[in-house]
Amino acid sequence: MARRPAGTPHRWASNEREARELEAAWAGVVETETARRLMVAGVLAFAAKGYHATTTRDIAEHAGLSPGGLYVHFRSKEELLYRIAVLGTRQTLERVREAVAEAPDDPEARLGAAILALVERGARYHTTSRVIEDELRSLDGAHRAEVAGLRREIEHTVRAILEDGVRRGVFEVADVPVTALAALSLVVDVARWYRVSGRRSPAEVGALYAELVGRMVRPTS
Amino acid sequence: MARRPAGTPHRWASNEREARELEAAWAGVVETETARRLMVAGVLAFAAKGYHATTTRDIAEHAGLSPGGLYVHFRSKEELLYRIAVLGTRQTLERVREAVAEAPDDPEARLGAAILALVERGARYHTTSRVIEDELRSLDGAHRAEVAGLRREIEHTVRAILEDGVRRGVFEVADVPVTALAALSLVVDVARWYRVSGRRSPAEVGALYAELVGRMVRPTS
DNA sequence: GTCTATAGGGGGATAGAC
DNA sequence: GTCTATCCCCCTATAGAC
Repeated sequence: MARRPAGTPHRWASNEREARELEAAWAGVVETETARRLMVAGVLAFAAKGYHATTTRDIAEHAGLSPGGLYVHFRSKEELLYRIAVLGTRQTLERVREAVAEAPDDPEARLGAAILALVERGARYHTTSRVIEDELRSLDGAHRAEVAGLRREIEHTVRAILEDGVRRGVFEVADVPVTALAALSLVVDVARWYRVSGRRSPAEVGALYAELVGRMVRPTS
Repeated sequence: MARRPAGTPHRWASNEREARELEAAWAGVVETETARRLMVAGVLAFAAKGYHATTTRDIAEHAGLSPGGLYVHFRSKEELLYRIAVLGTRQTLERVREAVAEAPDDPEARLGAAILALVERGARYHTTSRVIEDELRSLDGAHRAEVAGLRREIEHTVRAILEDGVRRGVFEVADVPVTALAALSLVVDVARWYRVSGRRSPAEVGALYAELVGRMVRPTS
């Protein structure tokens, strides 16, 4: 696959687990195997050095291609980033919608399900999540707007649950938009600090965070 | 000061208020006026385009210098970023310590004071805070380690308050380290979404956030 | 679809005059 | 301390053979 001589340690070995999970999550969604491999290589490289500090040679080499090989599959480096960002964000949106739809029709249960799903994903795919978060600004105007739109849908999903809970009288919230932002801050920032080597699994952090957010909105009596 | 022809709109006009506040906050701390102007220009440029996408020519021009003028005051572009990051982070640490020391000896009051101070600062200096947050990885190893050490001291300050509250029985927390991280996530992420044009002042967001964090740790009973 | 080779532009940092 | 001029490397993207 890659053209490194056997035994050469992989530059981004610490993320091999996430790379494998990405390969699985993106199989059948990205058009060719090589394009998918380039996108995974892009995630690892952007995470390690940032988009602008990463060269197309880095990415191509990691995917086992020659320097120019990337351009058969993507128009530009920016398009590669765009494809990563839009796919990752769309899958997150789908996941949170699914989690909410599967939960009982109850604001507390739905909020917990949404937070759990978002945190679990942010921890399990922390490398990908962080790249998308950090490199949104590196996207072209139209591409950035598209990804920002998907993010707003995620935000809207959470805010709608809060509004529903307030309306039904089961949540007590001083400022719904700010509280929704706060809940999303918790979720987003997991990708920054989460380490696979830490004490808590993604599901455990998700459960802890669902409880923290629950406390933020429950009536204090 | 700057050498733009009169009437030319400033490229980063939306941050002029923060630029002025930075000039004041960094007066007397940075050795020369020109070095300070370069650091402020660096903050604005890095915020707009990111560290790697910003050229030393951009920064120098904005500070009213010729292309090479930066190198009289800083050894490299990286050193300029380092000076920004270490100064901004140290001032944040000093501010939160001061706020905690001034609060009564009571975990709830101290936690509220710490969160209020951190959020207020993150909102008021959101451009600077965000640059430091986003560009930590662009620092050299030793520089990054130094700034990370200062950040850990901030984190430690918050965690110590949580531990104290649990010890005294006034806080009820399932996992102190994770809760401390969550509190800091809220604080850090304010810099990402805060807009001067928004409905809430830095102090108002600070008060709302202090209440949210208070709810996260107060006994539920 | 992949390769090798290279065009073409940009930008960090320095040299040397004032 | 600031300027102008420029070195020199690197990197994105393309051309053209296989």
